[in-house]
Amino acid sequence: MRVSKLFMTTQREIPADAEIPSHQLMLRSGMIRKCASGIYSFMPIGLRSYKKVENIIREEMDNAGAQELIMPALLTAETYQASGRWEKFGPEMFRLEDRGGRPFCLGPTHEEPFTEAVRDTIKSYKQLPVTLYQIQHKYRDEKRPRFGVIRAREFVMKDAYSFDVDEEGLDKSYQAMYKAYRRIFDRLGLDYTVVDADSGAMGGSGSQEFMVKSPIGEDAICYCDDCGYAANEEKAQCTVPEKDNSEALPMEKIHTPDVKTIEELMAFMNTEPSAFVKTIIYNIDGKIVAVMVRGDREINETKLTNLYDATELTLAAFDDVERVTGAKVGFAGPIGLKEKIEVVMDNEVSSMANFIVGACETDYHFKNVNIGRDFTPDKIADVRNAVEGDACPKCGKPLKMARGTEVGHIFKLGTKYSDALGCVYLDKDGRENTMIMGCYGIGVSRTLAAIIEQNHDDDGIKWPVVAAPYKVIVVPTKVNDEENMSLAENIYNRLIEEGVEVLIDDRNERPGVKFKDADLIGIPLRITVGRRASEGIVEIKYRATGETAEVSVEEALVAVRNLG
RNA sequence: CGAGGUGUAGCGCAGUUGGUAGCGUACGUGCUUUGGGAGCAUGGGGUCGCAGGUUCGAAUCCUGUCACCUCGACCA
Repeated sequence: MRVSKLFMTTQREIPADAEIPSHQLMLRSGMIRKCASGIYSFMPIGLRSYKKVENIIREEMDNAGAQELIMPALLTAETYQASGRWEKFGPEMFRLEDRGGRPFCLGPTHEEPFTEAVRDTIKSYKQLPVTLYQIQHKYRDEKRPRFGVIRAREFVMKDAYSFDVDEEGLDKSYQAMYKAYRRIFDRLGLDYTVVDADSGAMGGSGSQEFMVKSPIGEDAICYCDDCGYAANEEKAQCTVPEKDNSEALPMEKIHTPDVKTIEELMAFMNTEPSAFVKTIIYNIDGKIVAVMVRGDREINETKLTNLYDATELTLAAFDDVERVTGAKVGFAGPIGLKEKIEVVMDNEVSSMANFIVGACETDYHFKNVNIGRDFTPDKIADVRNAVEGDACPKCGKPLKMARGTEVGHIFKLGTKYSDALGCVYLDKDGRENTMIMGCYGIGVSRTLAAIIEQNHDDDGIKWPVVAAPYKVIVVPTKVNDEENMSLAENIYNRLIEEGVEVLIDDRNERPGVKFKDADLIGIPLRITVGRRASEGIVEIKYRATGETAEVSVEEALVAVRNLG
């Protein structure tokens, strides 16, 4: 390809609304253009890199025995109604109507249509197992799209679904996907961690996330250096500490005027935040619930959502808090609630004794509160975030924390969807059984951004060879010099004959401009045809290392072949 | 959803007390340049987000609306 003909424009300046390197560089290098918040078009060189990633995924999925197909992105409401997800997805789903007013949506994920397709196609155990996948645009009306294609509203996802006769079969299908995923991310040269994810309310027996380590990652990961345990912060289990068997002291009501925050309360009472239990009032699908965690902990809304199998979970409005507690915000507690609401207590609190809570009365707290004697919670569950230093749920050693971006997720689904949609098969004995499912996703466009996050410098992208839009760029420094230009053309043509993806920067620009652009778009190897063109000597420069050498044309061609 | 902010040329930004729009860059042309985003000259490109209103006159003031961005989703 000739750069003079390439549909591309690079930008010298950093676009004002891009925060992170991958987003800035994708815009500056002309890979993508924004159409609306969280919606991007891919321009030719962006698409080429995107396709590299897509093809690696496709190859490894095919190698693992999965079969590719493609489902509609535009789906009827009925598709999601049988599983209950038409309601459950809530405002994240892009919904629309056809001319007859019939409800449709743009698919956010495709368990249902795949399950239907298998249900309608497969009748016998002889046809199982089967793993199907597609690489397709997905639509989610994110609350807050950000970081370019990392959190977008339209994005490309590879989603796969396995169907097996039993758990043992599911284990095999799942392992095949696990191995395929490792090969994919290994081939892409990503620095990633596989993290155990709790399968939560979805049931099933396992789930793992592939996290690319990155300081700008949206997910926090907990991990244990000792036993190798690793989990998403949202999913990391918190162990129940040893019970505090201190003798229960008499409960006291304490006047705490103008003490609103934990800090003020601790200063006032001269105690640690861990001696306090805060009670937070939530609105869970319209139901008001009180949630109790230790004063220095964070409530994990994912765990709470799973506990209630909820769709919408928000902090309760101030009005609700004041009505339910009969006090100003800041004095909620489990004792003396004015309305009968459910009280959820975190596991950790169950081992505490003689703690402090809000008194459900403005300017008062209770001291020396004890479970059972002073109040009884309706539910006891793990509803807090794990923190650095927590005991590892596997080996008990202290956990560490890091950040990452989720690029892949594999999940043993079980029979949630096959049950709901009647996806069954006949076994050897002619009996009907429900298929056991797994689902496996990779964010393709997001992976592309993750590669850039891990492969860039101040000058631009440093594409790994496998994901580069072109492997080589030939840069003649003087296009008006016949000797210079004809040597460059010669090298260009020979590389094309060898089937190498190559650019020639035939623009009548100054060398500096061409070098800057080559660096920005991140072509792995540059062949500069310059001063010593008449001697048949060119310069090669590797983008990744900055290494340069003056070599003969033949040696340059060898360097290209060795790129891999 | 809450709070704040911004909408003016492809991109980055100015625009004063209201008087009919500018700078840098990018783009076109010419000449000089040619190994790390050149210089000079010249030119094209804007319903100032949109809709109302005030005014002789609005990018500027008022109202509404839309879009986009950031922070927060959290401690009771």
